Amino acid sequence: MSKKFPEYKGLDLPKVSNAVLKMWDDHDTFRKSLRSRDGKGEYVFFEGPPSANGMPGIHHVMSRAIKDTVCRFRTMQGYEVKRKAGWDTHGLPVELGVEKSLGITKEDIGTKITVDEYNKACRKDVMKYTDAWEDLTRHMGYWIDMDNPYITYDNRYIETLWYLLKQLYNKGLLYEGYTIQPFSPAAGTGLSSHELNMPGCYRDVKDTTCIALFSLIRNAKSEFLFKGIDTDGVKIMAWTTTPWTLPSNTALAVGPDIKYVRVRTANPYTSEPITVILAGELIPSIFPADKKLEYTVTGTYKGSELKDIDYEQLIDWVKPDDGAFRVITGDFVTTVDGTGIVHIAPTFGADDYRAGREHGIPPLMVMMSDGFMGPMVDRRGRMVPMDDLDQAFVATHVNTATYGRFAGRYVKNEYDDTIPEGADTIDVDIAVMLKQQGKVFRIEKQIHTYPHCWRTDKPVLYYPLDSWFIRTTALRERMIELNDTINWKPSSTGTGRFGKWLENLVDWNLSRSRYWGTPLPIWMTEDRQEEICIGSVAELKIEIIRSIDAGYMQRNPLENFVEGDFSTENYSLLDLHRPYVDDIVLVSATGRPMRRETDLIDVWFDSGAMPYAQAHWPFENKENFSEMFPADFIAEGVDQTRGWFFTLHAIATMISDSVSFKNIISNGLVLDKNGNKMSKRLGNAVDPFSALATHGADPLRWYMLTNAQPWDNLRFDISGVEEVKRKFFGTLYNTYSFFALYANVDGFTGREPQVPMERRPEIDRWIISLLNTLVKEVTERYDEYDITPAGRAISGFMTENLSNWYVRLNRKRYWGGGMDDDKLSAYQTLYTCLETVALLASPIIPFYADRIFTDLNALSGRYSEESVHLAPFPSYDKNLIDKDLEERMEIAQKMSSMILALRRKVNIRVRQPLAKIMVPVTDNGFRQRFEAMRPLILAEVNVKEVEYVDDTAGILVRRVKPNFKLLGPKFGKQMKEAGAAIMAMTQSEIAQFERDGSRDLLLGGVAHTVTTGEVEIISEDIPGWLVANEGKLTVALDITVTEELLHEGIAREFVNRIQNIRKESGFEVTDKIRVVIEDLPFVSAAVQKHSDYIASQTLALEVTLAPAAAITGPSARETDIEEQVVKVLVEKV
RNA sequence: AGUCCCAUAGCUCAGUUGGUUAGAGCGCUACACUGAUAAUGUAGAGGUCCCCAGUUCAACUCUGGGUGGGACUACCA
Repeated sequence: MSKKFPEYKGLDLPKVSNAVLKMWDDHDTFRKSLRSRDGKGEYVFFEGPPSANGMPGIHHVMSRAIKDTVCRFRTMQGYEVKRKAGWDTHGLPVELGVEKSLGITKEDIGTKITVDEYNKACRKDVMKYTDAWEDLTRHMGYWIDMDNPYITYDNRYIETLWYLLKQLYNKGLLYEGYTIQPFSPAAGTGLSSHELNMPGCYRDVKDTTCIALFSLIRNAKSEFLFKGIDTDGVKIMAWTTTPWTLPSNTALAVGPDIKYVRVRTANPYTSEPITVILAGELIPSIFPADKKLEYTVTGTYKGSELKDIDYEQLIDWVKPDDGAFRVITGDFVTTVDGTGIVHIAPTFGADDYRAGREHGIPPLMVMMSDGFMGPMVDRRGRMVPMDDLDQAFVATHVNTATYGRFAGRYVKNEYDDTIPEGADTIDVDIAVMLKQQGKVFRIEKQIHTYPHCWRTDKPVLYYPLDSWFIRTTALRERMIELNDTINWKPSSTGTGRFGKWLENLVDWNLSRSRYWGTPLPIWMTEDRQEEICIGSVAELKIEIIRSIDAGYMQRNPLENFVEGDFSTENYSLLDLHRPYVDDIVLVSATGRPMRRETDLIDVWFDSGAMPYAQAHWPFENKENFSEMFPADFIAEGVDQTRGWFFTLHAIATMISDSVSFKNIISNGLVLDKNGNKMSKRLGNAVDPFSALATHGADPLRWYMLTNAQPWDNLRFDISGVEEVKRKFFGTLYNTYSFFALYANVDGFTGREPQVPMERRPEIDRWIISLLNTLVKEVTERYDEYDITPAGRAISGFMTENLSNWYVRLNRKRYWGGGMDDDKLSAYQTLYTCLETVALLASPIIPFYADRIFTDLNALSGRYSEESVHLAPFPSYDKNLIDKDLEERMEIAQKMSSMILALRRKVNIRVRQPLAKIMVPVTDNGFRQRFEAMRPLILAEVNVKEVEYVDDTAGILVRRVKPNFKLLGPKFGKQMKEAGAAIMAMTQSEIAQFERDGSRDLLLGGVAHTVTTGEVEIISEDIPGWLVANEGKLTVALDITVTEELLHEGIAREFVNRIQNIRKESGFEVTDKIRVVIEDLPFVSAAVQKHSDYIASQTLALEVTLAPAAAITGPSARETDIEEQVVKVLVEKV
């Protein structure tokens, strides 16, 4: 054991980090921390798996700092906090990355490259940045078990997913359906919303739009609309930007509360008089003044009145099922553009599809030659060619005369490279056709934004696609109930963003038509009548055996798999990915072959199922699962609200009827210093590796966690990190260095018996009191997952109270020889503060805190633990908290600062002693408090005495201030008047008021009594004195410098100058010297009188005066005293 | 479009059930200190507390409506 506290030449935090990392490695500290103390048991934490195929960014440091801080804190509290790392390995970003690096597209998979090769590439690619991630994790000090991570592509992981899916299947929560999804005909694939949100996907395009006229059918329901018209029928106007969807129209939607009008006007193309219906609000946009269209409003209706009215099919190409061509109502209808009436084509719009379902409107479908029903546009983006239609269907449902000319046409010219640029689109042709038929009111080119496929650059269609869904809507109420029990930080994310999301929940579309992901474990017969959902590898093996018996498979790919053996070797004998699972053909109950649905599942299911899958539950860990679920705590960015947070919650609710996590911090984004989102493209992304290397992990963590609440967006500015380094770490370092320097000189070890608290000086008890207050506050804040205020409290204590006040005021106690109780108390007090700060701050700044802790502890041996992270979190002793003392010290601090300000005002330096200050005291309590602080204040401001002034002498100028909080409710509306009356009191009235304890105010002729308890009386001024006041405190300074004071001041100036010369000359602190000062009239008396004082302060054996001529040689200096040049000689003896 | 967050000094942020002089740090300017010195202190300048309306004796604080920035979800005639 070293005999001294280590001293350092400078603060090099990256170096500290590396040394501490090595120490952790050498001692296996992380693993040692994974245990439960004091019977505290488990504290469960879930790590959200990052995808290792992208480089980590600075925002990962943010969320991981939060996680690490909480986990370290709970560990110190005695909990066992297991932390299993995880990797998200499936999904689109991986596939896209691979396709890019291989230079292929999705269409090439299965042709240019086999699925097997492709998936092997994905498996390899997904871990390509693992090293970088592990490096970041290590260097930022994030403690997590990276040796045994869960990996979502692992067969055991997938097996749990299959088990969960089968549970859902058995509960009837997994079903097949179809929805309208973005689809790229050019790429032949559906697109995820993520793909649609890629930059540049939404582009302005010029499309042909038209306002179509739908003729109403006159019958009992619509008769009221026909009353009093003089035209041939009534038409509804509906606007569309995609005329190619008009042939698929099966309904029109109106807003139930929107006002509609009946208007008589003329068809601009045929001049035929017509009567039309549209939203009243939109008349100005449909009949703009400059177009000079005549129109007359002939009726007004509410949207709800138009419900269920029938109309004629606009374009008679294909006959739909019964129930089409009706007016329906929908909340989504607005009057911001168009006509206030929305054309509904359930096969080509999400809203349309939903509205159609709700109102029982059939979609317009055609039967293909293979017998399947489909939308009127095929997957290549063409109006289905005649030859592809079922001929019987054509005979009964298709108007070949009208449709023939359009069959086979692409709905967007971009889909066919042979169509010349600028050629008419089908939209134009349809519009022209309608014009000829008098069924259109206006045709216009219009620019609007439309999504494009990011890969082919061609427009996207909204298209009905088959999908498997999880019926999350069935559990909606339960999810909302359970969510109410979760402690969200910030709470608004839980009730707001997440709560609202749950309320508006739709079923979870699970299907992805990709290759690299968890396969859907459902096998079906070709006619889709029989199906099976597989829930484990063992089950699959049995089904394969049955299939072999039935002759559908030759050999069993799982033949060597041993059920119940969960070793890596056993699970390496198989691969549950495509294409292997696709090769498995199972046999149905009736003996027919069943093939797997080719879909993969949404990767969000992978990550949301991690509480189960990381444990390979229920195959393993079935008994102790309650120790692993649910999580006490998780944390990720707020962007995970609808991602990971939701899937965790949804799966836990459906599988376990439980929350998945009890406490959650959702942090905001990390923006650049100008508040812009960081992106590689803009070049404003901060590289976490260089930031860590330059500044060290601790300042980065401290900055990120204390600069702003984690859920506010952080404007990341590296100069903020530097500031933190200077301010907080610099102070901490300086304070430790100061301590170590003198402790080593004095041989203080920290093992000395503690000086009892009651025998320590007031100022020691004060800082100890503050320290205990700090421990209390920090513990409470950490407990509430409020890291930011905890860190700020530590920083405030450290810089303001400990360094700037306690150390500064007590420096002298550490100097000089010998070790008495006072000095020992000073050391012990400072030691305790440093040690406690290290413990409190260690969850946030694990490296430097451990360095300070181990440096202190190595000598003192106060803790048996070898690292701060293994030590128990400090507890506070409420007996050591003395609020009155804290208040007293506050008075002292304020008073000192006020007096120093006064000195500054009249330019009297602190070295110049002054005779006295005057302090008004009108109550005894204050006097006692001040008296206790008197020596401290006087020393700090270099004043010799204090005089208390009570008002008996009548020299204080006093002021009364109303206490609005007390008087407000009493006076109500008269408060303003009362306040003015109170403040208008004269000095004698105030004196009288104080003697009586109450006073009557006359307000509006009524007397009201005000007591002294309801006001604040302060002594504001002492006429003739230099006075400062702040709040209730007032102090006056006697600025008369007598000759005697001046001499003392001059003596001090000399001490200062001589000290400087000693230092410049490179003398040791212990060198003895000889001093000769030039004998000038204004210094001689001062020097003679105070020569002993000067000598004692500067370790001079003698201090003499001599004429200037005698002061020569290399040791002679000139210095300024009171703006005059004085020659001084300082020599070592 | 919906939901949510944010808006206080040049910058980053505090501001505790509404109470009358709105604070801190950084930066700037000036001064002081000089046995913590690659440190420290004091002071000064710097604010329409985003805007408007309401509630109230009293609004930075509460309510409503805007504006601006950001996020997520959705994408619609």
